[in-house]
Amino acid sequence: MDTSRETDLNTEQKIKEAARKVFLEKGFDGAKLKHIAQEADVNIALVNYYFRSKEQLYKSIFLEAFKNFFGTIYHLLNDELPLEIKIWKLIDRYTDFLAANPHLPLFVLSELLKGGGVLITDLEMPKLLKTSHFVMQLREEGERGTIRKVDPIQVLSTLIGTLVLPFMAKPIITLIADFENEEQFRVFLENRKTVVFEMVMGYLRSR
Amino acid sequence: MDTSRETDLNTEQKIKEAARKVFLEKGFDGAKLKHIAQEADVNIALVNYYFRSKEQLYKSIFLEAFKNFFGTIYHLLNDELPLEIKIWKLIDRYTDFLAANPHLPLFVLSELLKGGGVLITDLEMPKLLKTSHFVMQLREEGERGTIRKVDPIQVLSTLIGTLVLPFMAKPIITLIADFENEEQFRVFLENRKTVVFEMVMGYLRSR
DNA sequence: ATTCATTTTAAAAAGTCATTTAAAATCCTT
DNA sequence: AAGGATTTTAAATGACTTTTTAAAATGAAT
Repeated sequence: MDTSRETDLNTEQKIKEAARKVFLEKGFDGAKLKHIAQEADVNIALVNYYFRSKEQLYKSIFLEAFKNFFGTIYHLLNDELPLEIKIWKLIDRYTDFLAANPHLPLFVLSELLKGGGVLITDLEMPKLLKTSHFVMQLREEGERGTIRKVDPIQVLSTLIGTLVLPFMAKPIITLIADFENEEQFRVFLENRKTVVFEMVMGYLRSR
Repeated sequence: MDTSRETDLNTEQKIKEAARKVFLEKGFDGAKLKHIAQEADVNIALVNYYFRSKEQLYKSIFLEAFKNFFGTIYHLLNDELPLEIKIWKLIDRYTDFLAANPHLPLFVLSELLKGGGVLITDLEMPKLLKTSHFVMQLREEGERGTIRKVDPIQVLSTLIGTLVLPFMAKPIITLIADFENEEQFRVFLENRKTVVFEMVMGYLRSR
């Protein structure tokens, strides 16, 4: 019986996990096969043996990250709940999700903006957002006058932007706010949930 | 007499402008001296002749970008204006500033997070934000009850996050919103100004 | 135990990139 | 126009990376 998690994984999985870590931290160009192989504790040639090329390995990691990033939002947006509760849940869960995957936003956005590898037009996930339950809900309640009439894209941008920024700007926030340990940053994130919630709900309810 | 702007510049300036463009678009690792030299229409060896090394050239570009990014915020935050007017001006001007420098946020944040080159602790600019007129103003008016008591870092994060996101996520927003030309994105940005303004002011005034 | 497929390794090969070199071209001063 | 400094170029260098190769190790099936 083997108790360590490392050795449970087969070589292919080990390499993929190592690649995920290195690519997410350094991006395609910054990541070297040497780093990935070291991280996986494996011979460099094995990376190509299992994945044919750096590019192919990268693509599988990127697509996975991309789906994870938007899939999580999509899932939360389609939860059939009253607007206010759904917004709270989105803020709460997505913050926790990002805390567990802090490199995801910057990786996905910066690699997308460089546009080197994957064609953005092939990526179905983001398109689905505009037919999500949440967007319909904003429209309907806007019509009914329960909330202000809004452009759903603006609301989505605001939500995602406010939730995602702390992770992309962590070094700067830490500097400005004089955080001295991880705990203080964690508290900041926890407070952030209510700030964002009150701000967005206040906006929707006003008028 | 020479009417074109290109040829007015001396070689060193030409290289620096080319480097700014390429580094901002591709980051340190993605940018190759070949690209920079091509963009500047110059022999590769000249880049090293004028700047000694890729690293040194990069550092001068990064620091300039960093100061530009935070300097612009800092300047706007220290404008001695009533809170509401200042917030509007910040949103309006910073959006226009970013529209003219759309790669700046992702470049600065992602290069900072990788942490390769410049030490973040050496960068004075962000520290200044917490002693800015704006932050003092938030505190004072919070005490006086003119606005809600807030954590200034939360407000700053929200403002910067909401303003900066459209530029970092432009490909995705374009996809979700079905923008078919630049003009539609421009309109989105213009509308965004009032959305952000109303949201932030609503939050500060509530309670 | 032998055979065969799979996995792993070390080393070579091929390619890319930043940097250096030395010669050539240009410019400026006299 | 000649001389000397500055700028520019093509080519070489050397370090590093990805990919390929072929042999070695491992493991499973007979």
